[in-house]
Amino acid sequence: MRAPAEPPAPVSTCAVAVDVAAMAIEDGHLTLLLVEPDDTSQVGRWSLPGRRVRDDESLDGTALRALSEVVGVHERAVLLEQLRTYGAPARDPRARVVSVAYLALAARPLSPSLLRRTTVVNAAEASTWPRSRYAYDHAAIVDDAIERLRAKLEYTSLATALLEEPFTLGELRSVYEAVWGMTLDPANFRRKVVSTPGFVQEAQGVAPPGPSGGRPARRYRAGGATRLHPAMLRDR
Amino acid sequence: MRAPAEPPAPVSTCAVAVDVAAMAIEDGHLTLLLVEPDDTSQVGRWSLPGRRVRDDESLDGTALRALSEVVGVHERAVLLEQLRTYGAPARDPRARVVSVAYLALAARPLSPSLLRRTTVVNAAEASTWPRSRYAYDHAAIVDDAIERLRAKLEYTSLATALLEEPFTLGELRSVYEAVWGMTLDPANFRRKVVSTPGFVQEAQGVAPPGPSGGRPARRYRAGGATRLHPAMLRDR
DNA sequence: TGGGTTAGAGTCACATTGACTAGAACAGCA
DNA sequence: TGCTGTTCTAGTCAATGTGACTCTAACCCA
Repeated sequence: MRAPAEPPAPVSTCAVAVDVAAMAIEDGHLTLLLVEPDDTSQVGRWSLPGRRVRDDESLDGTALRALSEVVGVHERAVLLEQLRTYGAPARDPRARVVSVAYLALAARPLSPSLLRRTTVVNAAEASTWPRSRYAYDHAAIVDDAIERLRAKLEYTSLATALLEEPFTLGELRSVYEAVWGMTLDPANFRRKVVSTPGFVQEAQGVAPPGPSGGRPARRYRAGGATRLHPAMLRDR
Repeated sequence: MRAPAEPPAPVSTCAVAVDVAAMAIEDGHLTLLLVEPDDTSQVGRWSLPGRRVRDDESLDGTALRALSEVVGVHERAVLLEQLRTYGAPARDPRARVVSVAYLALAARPLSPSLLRRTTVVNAAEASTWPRSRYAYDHAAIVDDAIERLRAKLEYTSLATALLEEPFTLGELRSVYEAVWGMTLDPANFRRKVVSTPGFVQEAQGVAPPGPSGGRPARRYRAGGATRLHPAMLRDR
């Protein structure tokens, strides 16, 4: 298409922010951290923790700051990954804000900060909420974050980021079950994981059984691979 | 990690831009469109076509404008998809610019505009260039764009966006071969494509053979599916 | 000691895949 | 017209991967 003759449009600078969808596994469920926005036009709604990008700060740095200011997780146990960028002109009623959304995966349950009104909710339930319970377009960001995580569990080793090392294959399986919302056959799961090169490697010792008993499980830690070949495909 | 006490840092607004990696198939090769930047600090380098985001413009809108101003492709034959956002503080020496990169897939070979110095290059070769041949961090964007396209060909129907409809399965196969840089068995490729629900649907008539002869091929068009189940996996 | 539970190894039928063969339907040429 | 070369399309077959399942090991608790 030929470029039409355009009127001279003003090119302004817009605010750039980072919003973080922080997720973790807790009691066999995928959980999501939400905060109460300090924007008075958004009372009664929940939002993702977010911060404006500072002058000499990388986007990853802003994401880490947004996360560490609101949640008491240890930095090393969190994997940050850029999700996508949301920039609809009217997504923030106050001003034009372009927001780079991040996915943050914590190895331990999320412990909300006391400095701010926060809540940790079941992610699967949160994605069924009416959009009006979210501030701005954060309902869409939450949906995209969950969908991205579900998809990436198939062909990357992202699931190991949701566990502390060392872990058992039963714990790794429970991550998949929590994120995908389905049960998986333990024996077949084990066969696939150990036969996928670089997914996990054996660690020392065994883990004691849970309160319901059972044989002690071998310990594993993440292998070097980030992409899985073959992938851990779920069929629908 | 606890948030450390931070000095009051100035929160400025930064410029937001969109850069587009426009790709197409030409003579069995994946090609990429590059332009000469008008930034005098970047002489002798190539960059992706980009534009600043305007006040009341969506990011997708900016991407479409960046593309249509520089290339003579018909708007309807281009698929735009957000790639990721690049925001390192010093990525542009003139000012802080956060750039949202887009992938643009054209169904027809790219025809550079006469309004600006542009070039169409072999994408596989372009990813081997020294980074100094690119302006800013555009070498990284090009790498990411090609890698994303290669990956998405596996589990989405994106390949059909690189073809005009109707197309033959031989043409579809040549898209995969061009992007992946490998040859595929025609019979096995056909079996996988037609057995993947929603990938393609039969169209009317047949396509005449090429100059080297051969049996006429059935025509197909894209099916409704965007995600492929099962995926078109390549093994390495 | 026995029943319940989880880990881990193994079996078997079935589906998918890669490599390959073969025929169909064209072009070009002698 | 016959021959060769090409591409498309349909098969075959062996190897591999997968889902469902069984079985044993090793723990818990009562």
